[in-house]
Amino acid sequence: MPELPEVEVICRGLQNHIIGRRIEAVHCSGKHLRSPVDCTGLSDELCGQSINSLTRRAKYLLLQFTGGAALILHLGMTGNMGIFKKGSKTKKHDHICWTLDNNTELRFNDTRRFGAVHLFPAEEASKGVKAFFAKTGPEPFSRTCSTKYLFNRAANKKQPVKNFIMDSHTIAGIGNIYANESLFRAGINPTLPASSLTEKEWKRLLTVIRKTLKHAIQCGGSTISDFVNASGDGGYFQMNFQIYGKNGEQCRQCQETIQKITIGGRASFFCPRCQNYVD
DNA sequence: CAAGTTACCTGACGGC
DNA sequence: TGCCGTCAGGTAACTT
Repeated sequence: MPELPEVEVICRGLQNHIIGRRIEAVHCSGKHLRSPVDCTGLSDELCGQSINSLTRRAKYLLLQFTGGAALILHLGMTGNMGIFKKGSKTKKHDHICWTLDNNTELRFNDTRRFGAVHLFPAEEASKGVKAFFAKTGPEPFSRTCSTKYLFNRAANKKQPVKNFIMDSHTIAGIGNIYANESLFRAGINPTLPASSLTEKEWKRLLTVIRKTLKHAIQCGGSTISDFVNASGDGGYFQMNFQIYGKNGEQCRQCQETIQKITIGGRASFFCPRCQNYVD
């Protein structure tokens, strides 16, 4: 489900509901996510603490608590976070539930359990969080993420440009949907070696990535199967997909038939004309 | 070291 | 109806 725009939408949607709230209790399903969940640790560290901030970094959510502890959450492929009335009916695959001090509950739901939760106790939180993101690439909207940075980093990389921009160590937050969409909108073939793009092309691609992500955030993200924000509403950026999932359909720009191929094991869509496919 | 492959998990869908 | 294979928004640990 969640790439940068979806995580950003969840983050913004939750902020008003949880910032300043105190954790009263933590309950877990007992099932492991990508790794086992330390429910006792979560409970011991967080109960009685209030939430100071909720921010997004890459596709992660970062919660910081008054006592200094921090929590990093990843939503995997199918994860979501929502606010519910205390004691209301839970859903299948609710795995972690934080009871808040205003008769509500923050719940983490994740069907496929590819999500993750990392707890950083107060003493080691700032160091731990820093180390956690040490290898994470820059945010696409940051100044660090410049045309020059991408161009230089792509030098000598034979890897397809699509994989290159989906690598979180290179640039944060771009997953399969927005990689496909951005490359189409920039008129760049996804299979091209990253090193083959000119500086001018990197400039165009970066501009388009930013524009696409921003637009998607404004649309409330993309809802493919069941993505909903904190209020339970789906996003509608999927209405704006130009290329993702459109194999066999006509290109919106030139009427050529959109092709589907596999790059790096992931479904990839492109227009052979607009994206100048070179075999 | 870079790049490709596999594993983690559930559910939806199409073919038979 | 149901069984089976395939595929799905991500990431990291493997292998080559």
